[in-house]
Amino acid sequence: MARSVTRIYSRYSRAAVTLLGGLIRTARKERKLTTQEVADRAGISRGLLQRIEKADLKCEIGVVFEVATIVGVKLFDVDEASLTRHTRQTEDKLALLPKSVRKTAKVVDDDF
Amino acid sequence: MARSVTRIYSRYSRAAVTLLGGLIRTARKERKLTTQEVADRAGISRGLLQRIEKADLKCEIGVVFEVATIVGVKLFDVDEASLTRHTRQTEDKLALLPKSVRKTAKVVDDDF
DNA sequence: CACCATTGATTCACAAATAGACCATAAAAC
DNA sequence: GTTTTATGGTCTATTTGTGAATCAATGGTG
Repeated sequence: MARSVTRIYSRYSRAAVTLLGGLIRTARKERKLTTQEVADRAGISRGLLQRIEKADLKCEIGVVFEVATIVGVKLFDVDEASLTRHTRQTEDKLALLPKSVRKTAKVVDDDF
Repeated sequence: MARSVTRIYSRYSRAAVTLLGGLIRTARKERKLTTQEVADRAGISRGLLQRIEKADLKCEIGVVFEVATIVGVKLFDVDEASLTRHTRQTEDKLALLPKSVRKTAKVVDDDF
């Protein structure tokens, strides 16, 4: 089946998407771009852009980020170089962690 | 019609999703959570979680953010209060901007 | 070493996200 | 004021993202 309809979202997730949508809308207007222009540049429909700005949680993350990029909203508040650098650091960190998570691990164990 | 298949994504957007996926995977392992556990908590399938960690651009932003929240990855590097505060500031800013963007707007015009 | 939980990858069916068209309203520009 | 354009809805057709099931490979643990 596909997504069985009902998904639960935390307030935090909703707040983050709401902020992103607002930032996009603000940036778009500051740059004097119409919804149609931005939609065209992003290769999406005007309706989808409206939903993104309205903080619809079901939009593809790639499209939302692309629109943000087009209107000049920085993701993670950094430029591309920083994104790449941070990604490398994350990969290094990952390499040090065990490949699979073992549940049996008897916690550090405080019971005695 | 629906999305006519081919979407274009900038390197920046891809880099941002890649970083987010890596952060999620790292955070998940650091907290010793299996893919199945996180998937269950998020109400999604294990396969979808794998795609999120692998930086699939077509996942719903709400789900990606929710997973990030579950494993403890801060969006925009801030807590919920800051998200809300920032959102309010954005709304205030929006209120000052024109409701619709007019293309004919003859710039502020420096010619005299 | 062997055992088995975890991960990765694949396939399939279907509910749903999207494009595109439409219309009504609002608000800029004149 | 009038005109024009942007925006916000709604509706439908159709592609597609997702859940579920499965299997293989990996690697942690005892």
